[in-house]
Amino acid sequence: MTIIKAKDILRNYLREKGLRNTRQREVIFDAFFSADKHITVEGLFNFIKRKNPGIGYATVHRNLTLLCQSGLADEIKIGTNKTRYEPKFGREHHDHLICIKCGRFIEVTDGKIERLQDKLAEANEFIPVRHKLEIYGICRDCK
Amino acid sequence: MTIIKAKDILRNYLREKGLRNTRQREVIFDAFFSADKHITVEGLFNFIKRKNPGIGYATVHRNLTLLCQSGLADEIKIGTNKTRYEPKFGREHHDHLICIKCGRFIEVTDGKIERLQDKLAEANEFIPVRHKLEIYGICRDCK
DNA sequence: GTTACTGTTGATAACTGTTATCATTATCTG
DNA sequence: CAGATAATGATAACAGTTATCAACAGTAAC
Repeated sequence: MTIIKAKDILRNYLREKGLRNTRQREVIFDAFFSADKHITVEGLFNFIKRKNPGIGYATVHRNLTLLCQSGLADEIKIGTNKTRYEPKFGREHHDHLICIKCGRFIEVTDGKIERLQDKLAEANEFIPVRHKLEIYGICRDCK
Repeated sequence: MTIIKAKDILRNYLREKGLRNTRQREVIFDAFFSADKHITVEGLFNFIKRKNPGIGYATVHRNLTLLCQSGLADEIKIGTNKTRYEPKFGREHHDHLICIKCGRFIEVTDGKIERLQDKLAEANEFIPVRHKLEIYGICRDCK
């Protein structure tokens, strides 16, 4: 999915919900999709401030929440650290390997694990909706 | 493992680290292992206060941290909610199914998933240390 | 374009959970 | 028992998030 397409999704979402497409939303949207993955509100706020000093922290936060609601971003909450946000583009779900030395995130997927998770849930008469798998350890560069 | 045994482990840990075995520690220890699993600091604090009104919140918090360090408890951090603590007794690692309606925690283990996780890490030249798997969904009683 | 409606913004206060501070008290060792 | 120092309890500080609210701005109807 391209960024253009993602923007359409957002516009549709806004229209559907009776929300407005403001200048700030456009700025935040563009910045979010060009900035680092796994960025924090603070990180994105600082990134945007360089070219748009007038923008408010709360506005960045609110719009990241909005992007999550529209399905274009995901929240990643690790421990009690700051929440991070990653662009989604309707991509496949993925999990994370998290380096406990450098903090790096590695995205991974494993269909077998996913299927076993569903089985595990089923065995407990539990309807799985979403899941979170985080493997903490030492990444290649930190060995 | 019995609670008596767990108490021995704590005593040994304290001795090793040059820490002291206070009246409050005993109270918190006993309360923690007789209270609900997956309890919060606040929950345990309130539980203890009934019979020991003099005890401080910070003391409960500090000693739960201590129990984690000694290997007798585990922290469970879900989203940005309050940290919960569960007794460990050197038990096998387990994951959680978490009901998004009633908040119930169901403990589960799956050796196959664990092994696949290790493989997945290995495939990324990553040394796994610990992991967290949480499956959110609807439990039997909330269907 | 103008108007009216109401969603949005930006600055900041409030809030929540966690952690630090520090004077006082209690434990442990010799 | 005495000295050293860890622990306690009350509360302040802190961090991240969310709420508040007056001013502003997008949208749709005319």
